[in-house]
Amino acid sequence: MEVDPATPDPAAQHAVRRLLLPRETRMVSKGDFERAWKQGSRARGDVLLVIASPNSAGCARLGLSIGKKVWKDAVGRNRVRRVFREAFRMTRQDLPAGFDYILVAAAPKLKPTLGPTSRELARLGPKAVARFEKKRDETPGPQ
RNA sequence: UGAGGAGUCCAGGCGGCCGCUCUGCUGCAAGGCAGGGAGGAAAGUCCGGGCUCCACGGGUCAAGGUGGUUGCUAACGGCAACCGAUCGCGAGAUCAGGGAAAGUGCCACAGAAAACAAACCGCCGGGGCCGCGAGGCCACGGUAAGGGUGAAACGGUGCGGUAAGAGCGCACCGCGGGCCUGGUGACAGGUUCGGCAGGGCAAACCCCACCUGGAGAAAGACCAAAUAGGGAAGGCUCACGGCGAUGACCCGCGCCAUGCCUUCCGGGUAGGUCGUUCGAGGCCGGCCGCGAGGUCGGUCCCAGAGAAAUGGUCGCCACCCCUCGCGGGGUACAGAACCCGGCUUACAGGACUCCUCACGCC
RNA sequence: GGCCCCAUCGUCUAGCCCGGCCUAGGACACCAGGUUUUCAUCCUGGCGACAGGGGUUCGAAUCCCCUUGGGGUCA
Repeated sequence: MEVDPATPDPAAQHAVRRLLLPRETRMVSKGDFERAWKQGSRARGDVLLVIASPNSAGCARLGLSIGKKVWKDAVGRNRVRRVFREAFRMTRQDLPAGFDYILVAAAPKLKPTLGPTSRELARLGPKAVARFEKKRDETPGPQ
């Protein structure tokens, strides 16, 4: 479960360091989500609940979970999901690599804006990772 | 000018920067370039089809749906035109709009009576009794005009008629049957006969006519780790029977428990690929049809994701609201998940066409 | 994405199939009053609902249609 420094970030390979969000930086499989929900560490803010869980991809990956309790109609959920996605795109370079981040809306009827969401993600992401490292140090499992 | 009716359409526009996804081209690769990228309802899932799998030989009976006529359509519970009823001065609108003389059932309360008809208060006749009298009482008979009840009481109004009345007679209206005419038809018009045939409810059971096999893309097809080990086919043995088929049953049909022998290797989870977007397709024009629509020619390729793209941000303009102004705020309902034809529901604001009524002027 | 159910006082329910006797019944809860020295128990009374909108019918909680809100199920 260690982050392999030999595995480069796909997005970081660009000649110009633009803020891309290719497919490799998103959580895809059902198993990854279940592991994160089960073992990940959480950090909660005003608009976001961040769940961090280590992965073997060597980069920071995004997972979104916008339930029907946030907005009952699909338009409202899409709005929340897109703002979260954009915030992750802008902030991804500053987050610890080698972790999956599931973003959950912190409150129902949420109307997020890009700036505060990005700032909160930049604060909560490292916090959740730090919590995970602490938990792993305290209970050294077989791994 | 004002008030209103019907229908069709749009769903803010342009630009900069940063992203996502699909297709094509290019490149050893990283990548680059070009093009496409939510809706009229994508929604509810109320109908109808395509498509896929299962069942598929016949019969009987269910169950469900539809309900004026003629058309349109792949089909429909949709649409068009027409007919009828009701509403509106009108343009028009609404209608699950077959059958109650096949049968069953229900019609609370009130009322004499709620459906083979009968008669509470009455009205009338002659008779008997009482009373000086006006009149009252009793039984019998005639009657259903009037009263009252109700949502609904065995045609309505008027005149004649009568003891009082009554389609008893007459006129008009309504109704029913026959015939004629027009129409493909629903039906309409005319004519003649009948004095009235005897309430409502079938979105109560039901009858009639017509329609419907079951499931649904999580349908289904293919590739295929790890792990676990098994499965399939044929033959023999054997009978009372049992089992199976997507509404039920019957006939017909198919299969076989157990044991033994022989032959073969397949099934399938995680995951992946296909199904998956060229289609009852869009646009333009000609012709046919009152119309829904049909047909011919040209032209275009116009979302295809998959923990799920179609976005974020900034500027200018347009419209609306607040404000003296500077300025500020707002721009609906709503997000594809196999596709299509409809219906229904939600919706800021706006554009266009046709029509009706009232008033004024020429 | 598909399919299938449900909705009645604050809560659990009866009535719906077969419409009227429904001003919708019962239990628990709540509020008064009584009993008791007080509390509990018990007795009496009260408050309180047909999810919303149309239609059929003389009449709808009940029949039909639409909407809304819950729930189940299929990988």
